[in-house]
Amino acid sequence: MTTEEKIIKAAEEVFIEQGYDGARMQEIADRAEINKAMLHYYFRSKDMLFEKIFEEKVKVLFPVMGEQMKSHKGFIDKVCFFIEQYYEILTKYPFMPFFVISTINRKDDKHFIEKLPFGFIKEIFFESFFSDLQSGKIREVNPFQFAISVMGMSVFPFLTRPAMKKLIGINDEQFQLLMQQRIDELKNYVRLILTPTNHA
Amino acid sequence: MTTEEKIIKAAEEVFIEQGYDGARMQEIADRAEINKAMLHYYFRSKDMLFEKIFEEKVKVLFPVMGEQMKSHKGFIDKVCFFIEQYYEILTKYPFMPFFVISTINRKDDKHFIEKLPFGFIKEIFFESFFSDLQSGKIREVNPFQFAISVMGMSVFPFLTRPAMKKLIGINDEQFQLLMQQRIDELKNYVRLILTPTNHA
DNA sequence: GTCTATAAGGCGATAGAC
DNA sequence: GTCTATCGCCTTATAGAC
Repeated sequence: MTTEEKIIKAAEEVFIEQGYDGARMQEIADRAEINKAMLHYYFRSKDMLFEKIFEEKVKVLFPVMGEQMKSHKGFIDKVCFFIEQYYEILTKYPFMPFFVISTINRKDDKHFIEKLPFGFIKEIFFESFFSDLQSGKIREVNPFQFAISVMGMSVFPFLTRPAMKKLIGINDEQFQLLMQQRIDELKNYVRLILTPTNHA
Repeated sequence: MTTEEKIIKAAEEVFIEQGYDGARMQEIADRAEINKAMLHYYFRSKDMLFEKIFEEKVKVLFPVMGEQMKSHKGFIDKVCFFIEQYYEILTKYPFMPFFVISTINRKDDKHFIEKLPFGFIKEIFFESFFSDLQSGKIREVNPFQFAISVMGMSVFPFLTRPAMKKLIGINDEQFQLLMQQRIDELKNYVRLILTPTNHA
């Protein structure tokens, strides 16, 4: 493992757990088991190191999801697949939602927003929505509000993880189990919302 | 307006917008139009000032909601009322979700979690749920997962507000309009999820 | 490339005059 | 109570030896 790789791994951990403001270069150096000066030798500044980490890590959030979603035919199937995939990723990186939220809420530095890979939503999500809507396979809802809702339901428990753990007294393992159960629950909600009522 | 009130007002703004780590005592003093030394004269330290603000402001999130919810009879009515009330509060304090989330995610300082007023949920929400479930008025879902979902759908757009504003190119006014429309959309989702299917 | 030492500035907090 | 001036620490960043 090269020094650069060690730095990136350590910086990921610290930035993701503590956000930009809370992160300390010293702590990154400690976790990478190198000297603090090396951080600047490789990445010049805290800002540039953060930029690097953000770009690399955010790609992870929406990996090949776009491609895979195309293979799921109906809109409901696509949404259910999204929920499944999302929980797999979030279980692996439970701090990511807070990392992204705290970054895009940072004052005077909104350029990070443009790095969020949301292209696949417009291309695949909305296209499929209107197609299934026309053929009567799904109920007419507001696709934009619906998309926010699905993301909100998926991400929210990970943002409130510390509170949930403390309030209902569970550990990481039990939290993970709850999230596993949550997948089917959310898929059920999606079907109940989108399946048209039978006008018999 | 007394000096203490001016400080509290300024501190609210700065802490809520920037979180604890991002907030600067100097900026709070500037906005209060007083001297930095006065902050320490009135509140001793940044920690103690933050504590004061958090306690006061978090109460606002769940004001008399508990009492008012009792007057709404059915579970679905209660949830719809919650959504309405929540959006009214969040429109007034759009930064609050990020403030709370960033606080409870702070390292080594989980005691803030205990100050969140969630008592009314257990008392009113769950009680009403099981009552309506038994009488067949609502479908059987997981009440815990459902509660998280409703909160997630409600809060999430406010957490991603900077991103939404930039990505779809809207201003504060237009965002507020979107959120106003969202109330009915969410209430509709709730009804679709909870209304039992007719087994005719 | 890697280290030690240190610069330079920002920040929370305090002393002390009024 | 309110101010100015300043302390002392922490943090990012760099200089310079090896």
